[in-house]
Amino acid sequence: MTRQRQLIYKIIMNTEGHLSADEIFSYAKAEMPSIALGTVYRNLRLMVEDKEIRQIITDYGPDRYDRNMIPHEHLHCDGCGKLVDITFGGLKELLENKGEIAVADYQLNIRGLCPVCNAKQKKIRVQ
Amino acid sequence: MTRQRQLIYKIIMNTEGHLSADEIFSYAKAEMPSIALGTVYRNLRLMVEDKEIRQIITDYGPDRYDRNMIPHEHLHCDGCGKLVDITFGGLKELLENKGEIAVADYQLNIRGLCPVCNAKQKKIRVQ
DNA sequence: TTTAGAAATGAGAATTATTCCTAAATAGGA
DNA sequence: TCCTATTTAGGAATAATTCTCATTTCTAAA
Repeated sequence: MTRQRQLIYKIIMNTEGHLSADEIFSYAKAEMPSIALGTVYRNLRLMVEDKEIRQIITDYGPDRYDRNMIPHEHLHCDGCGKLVDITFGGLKELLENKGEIAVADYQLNIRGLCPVCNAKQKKIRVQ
Repeated sequence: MTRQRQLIYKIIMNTEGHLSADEIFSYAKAEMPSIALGTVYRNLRLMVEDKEIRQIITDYGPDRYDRNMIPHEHLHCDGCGKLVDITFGGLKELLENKGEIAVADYQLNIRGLCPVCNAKQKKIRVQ
């Protein structure tokens, strides 16, 4: 546990959203100007391996890192553009039973409308 | 519809598995040595946009391209290392109902054991 | 404390995957 | 056939990430 790693960990834990390596690097540099981007990447990888944080791969930019280790899904909203957490329990068990497979981990990325934008859309349709 | 695009399309349609852009480029080059990698990438993007083929993003290498447009999931097997198709119908509707969202598209990547390796594993445990 | 060895860092080069640029080639309709 | 808009080949550029390695920092034994 180096000062660098502590700082990176703290930044992720104090942030609600989903940070990219570069964003984490920027925040870290503000507190420790000497920190290197490679150090951020290396520690992020180690933290993901140690299951301290979660890595979110997307099809529209850099990977993002999430403090929330509870299995959950990610929705990239076409309405507001945000990357939104969707909690949807029991998916692992559902997959294992239906697919006759063993699930070590999974990642579900949805593109569509988040609850807020979806509600707005329905309203518009009804009007 | 250029000769290049026809060739790329044919390669994907004649292949069961999941090809990377580079693999497609290799196969295409065998038939048309002058073809360029950029042409492969451009046409793959266009085909994905036109929903002729499906793009699979993964966390362990380049994107892969799949002729199978029926919604299905991908399992990266820890046992045999293969990228396996898992058919698991009705997930879109399940997500929309439970999450109060609109699903335009989704991608579910599972890491674990495929049906074959999972069956083997169970056998070992029982013995 | 020193000090030896191990581990981690900083800085930047290297790699990987992909997209962009541009002059030349080509498709396909008149 | 001719014209023009589109596409291509080839290579440069970009973005994200990993690697390399000399230097620094940590650890724990002397």
